[in-house]
Formats: sequence, C-alpha cells, structure tokens
Amino acid sequence: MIRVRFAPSPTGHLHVGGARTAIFNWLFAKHHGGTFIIRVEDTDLARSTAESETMVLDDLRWLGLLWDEGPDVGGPHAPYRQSERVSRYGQVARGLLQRGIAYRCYCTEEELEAKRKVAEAAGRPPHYDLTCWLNRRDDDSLPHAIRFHVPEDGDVTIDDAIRGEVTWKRESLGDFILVRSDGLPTYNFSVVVDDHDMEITDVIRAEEHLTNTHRQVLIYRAMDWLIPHFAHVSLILGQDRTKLSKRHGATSVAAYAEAGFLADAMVNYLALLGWSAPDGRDVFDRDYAITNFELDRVNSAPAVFDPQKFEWLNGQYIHAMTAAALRPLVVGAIGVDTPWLEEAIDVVKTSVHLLPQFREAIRFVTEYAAPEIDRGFAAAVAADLRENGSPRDADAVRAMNERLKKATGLKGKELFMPLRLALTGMDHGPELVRAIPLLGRASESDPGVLSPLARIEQCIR
RNA sequence: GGCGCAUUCGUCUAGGGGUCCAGGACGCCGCCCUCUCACGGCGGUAACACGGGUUCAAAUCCCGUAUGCGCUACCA
Repeated sequence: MIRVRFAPSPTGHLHVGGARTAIFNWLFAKHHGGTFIIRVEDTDLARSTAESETMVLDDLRWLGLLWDEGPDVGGPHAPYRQSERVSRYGQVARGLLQRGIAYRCYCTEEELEAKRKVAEAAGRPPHYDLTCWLNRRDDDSLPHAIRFHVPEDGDVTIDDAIRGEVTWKRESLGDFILVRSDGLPTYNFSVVVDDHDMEITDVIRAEEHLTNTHRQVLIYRAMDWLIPHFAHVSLILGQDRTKLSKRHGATSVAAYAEAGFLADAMVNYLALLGWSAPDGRDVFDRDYAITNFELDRVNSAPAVFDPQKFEWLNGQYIHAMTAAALRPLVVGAIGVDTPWLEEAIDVVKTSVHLLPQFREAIRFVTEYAAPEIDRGFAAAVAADLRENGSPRDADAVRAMNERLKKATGLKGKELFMPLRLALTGMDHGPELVRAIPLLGRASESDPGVLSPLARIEQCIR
C-alpha cells in the first residue's frame, strides 16, 4: 500500500513550487490507489502561524488536492502537526542517547560560530569539532542540544526515482543536531520520525532536500527503520533562472486564483512543469494525469515558470467549459450577475484567457455611447428594426443584413463595420450574428441594457 | 571552499547508441477563415553548453571544463 505525504511549513500562502510537489504526491497516490497525507511542519515557531496553516489547507482544497489523513481530518497516525508530536521526538532522541549514538552538546551558538570560522580559515570543512562527543557528559540540568554522531560507515547511496543513484561520503557530514536546546526537533530528525511513524512509503519532495537525505538515511539506519523510496523533484525557477520568489511577481496559488486562473488549469500547468504525458499532450484532465502519472517521466532539470503558457492553458479550459459551468466563476470574478450573463459568456468566452477578462468582454452589452455614424445609414437600420423587430437568432441577423444590403447599397466591410459600431459602440467584439440577438434579449430581461433599436435611435439624435 | 544535482529551440518538453541534418506545445512571424477582435486551421523561425574519449555509429555512454542551483544552521 502506497502512502505519501505533502509536508508544508505554515509560513504563508501555498506557493506554486509547493503546489507542484503536492500535485505530484497526490497524482502518485491516486495512480497507485494509495493514501495522500498532509503533515504540517511547524517546528519553526518563529515563522509558523495557525492562520498560515488555514491558508495553505484552503489553497490545497481549492486546487482539489484532497487528503485522506491530515491535521484537520485526523487519521490513524494523528496528530499530523509536528508541534503536537514533540514528546515523540524526545522519546526517540532519548533512545539514541541511551545507545550512545547521539549525545548531549553543551556548546553555545557563539562557540560553534567561532569554531566554524576557525575551521574555514584553516581550509577544513566547517563541521562540528566533536568537543562534546569526546567529552561526553550526561548533565540534564544544563542547556544542551542533542547531536547525532555520524558513524564510520556513514557512506550513503540512495536510488532516487527521479535522479537515479546518488552517493555521499561519510566525510561530507559533521555531527548534526537532532534536538535543539529549546527541546524542539530539527527538520532532519522530525521528518524521519514522522515518515516512519506515518508509514510513508515514498517521499516525493523538492530538490532542496536532496542532500539532507544523507543525514536522514543515517537516522533510519541507526533506528533500524525501513527506508522509504525517495524522489526529488527539481525547483521551479523565475524567468531569470533563479528560484521563483516574490520578486518574480505572483507566486502563491491564491494570487493566481485571484487573477482568474482555474484550479484545473493550475493543476494541469504545474504538472506539466517537470512531468510530461506519454503521448505528449499538453492539455489533460485529472483522470488522465492520474492514470498516466509515473515518476520516471518526471524531468530532473529545473523548470522556468512561463506565465504566457499558463495563461494560454487557462484559456483552453475556459473555452472548453460550458457557459453554465463558467457562470458562477465569472460572477465571483467580476462581481456582477445578470439574467443574460450566461448567454453573454457563451458569446464571448473564446476571447478570454482569465476570468476577470469577462468584465471587459461583455462591456458592449452594459455600456453604450452613440458613435458618430452616417445618419442615413442609421435611419435605414432603425427602419428595419422597427419593421422586422430585433433579430433573435443568427439567421434573423443574416436576413436583416440582406435587407440592409438592398436598402443601403452597402455590403461586406462597408456594411458590417458601421453596423457593429452603431449597435455595440465598439469596432471589435464577437461576431454580429451572435452579438445582436444577445443585445435584444439582454434588453428585454434587463432594463439597464439598451436594445438595438434604442441604440440606433441614439445615433440619429 | 567542500559535497550534491542539473544542462535539447526564448520557455515547457519528447528522446534511453543507428528510424534525429532532432518531434510536440507556448511565444513570435506569415497565410487561411472572417464585418472586427478572438477562436480555429495551415506553414515558418528556433536547440542537443563546451572539450575530450568509447563505438562502425553518440543528443543518447564515460571523463573533464564551464555555467546555474541546492546543501554545508540549534530554518524547513
């Protein structure tokens, strides 16, 4: 049984990098019929907040990445918040202490800093100098951290699902902290205890954790715990090829949601950053991604986030959705609802890529200012509308056009452009065979919308 | 500095020794459709970081260099 987890630190909104890691974990779990777990890594008290946790969870829900076990829904290995698991880390650390694998370190941060400087100046790696290891004491009354002693046979090789074999030499590591002097565990320690306790089978996480795996495997070995499979996903970069951050503009999932991107499009786009479909398609739904997702199709090179392609993809989703499905999203995005909105969405949706763009796209319905046009032409249009009524469908528009052709002697562009200008007030917009019936119907159901006839009459005045 | 990871069109990528003078997508350019703007269709532009090997044959394997990134914390 596959069990994976996404382990965010609650320090703000979910970012696209984290979102992609979550998506890969979720897809992997779904593909294998496994369990998707959320674990909150909030041992950094200075940066973690309860509000952030709520935001991150809300962002994940918005993306539709629902979890089977987590801090809010519980599960067989609760609690799923590291701050609530501190006693367990202490318990494991004491075991390591008793077995002489870990030891108490009484060095202060200032002392360590000084030692590091000396080591670097001497051209040696800035590893811990082992003072407290050589001088072991068991004094619980003095402030101290708990350090892991790297064994002689500390070489580690993992078979990463994305990168293949990765090897580290024992020498590249110094003795590292398991539990800080404030009693809280460090990331490398808590992550191992939790992944073991929660029976995680596959650890899929960002590449920045790759070299941490060396330490973690050593802890697994010391505990004689089963080591999970690892998969390290590369970073997402900004346009300047540095790690995506705030100065690249919007980076949080919430910001993109606010900008009018759809959750499905975001999942699709982020999955495409690193993963590729076996048949090469770029647009796919969740079911397709779930059935086809494999770690061996995940690229190991970092990917640059491309807002243009993301926007194009979002447009593909909007164009493919029905107006009825789009309507509530559009109402949410533009804050306007009208009886004619659904028809308007259907008429204009191919011109929008982002939800808020509907506002501008339907402006020709809600706003009208009479343009300067030939009065004779306007009079002919007005006469036709009075006599035949406002066209209610595309065929009726075409019939009206035929009559106007005869009445005015105009055709093609000479006919349609003035007509478009007179009725919509704009020189561009959706095709007239759709726009004119929409205006007629909208004016019937909404007193705020001028009918085609009312519009043409304003041109004559 | 040490260790680790990465390097195919501007961007996302396919590719796993011959089928690759490298395929798809976004972008850009052109054409078509067309009353306009979009949508859509068709076509074009553009890449194997560099240097050595191995091999009959290398984008694909090996080594080195360069560049980028990550870790090297009592952050995660």
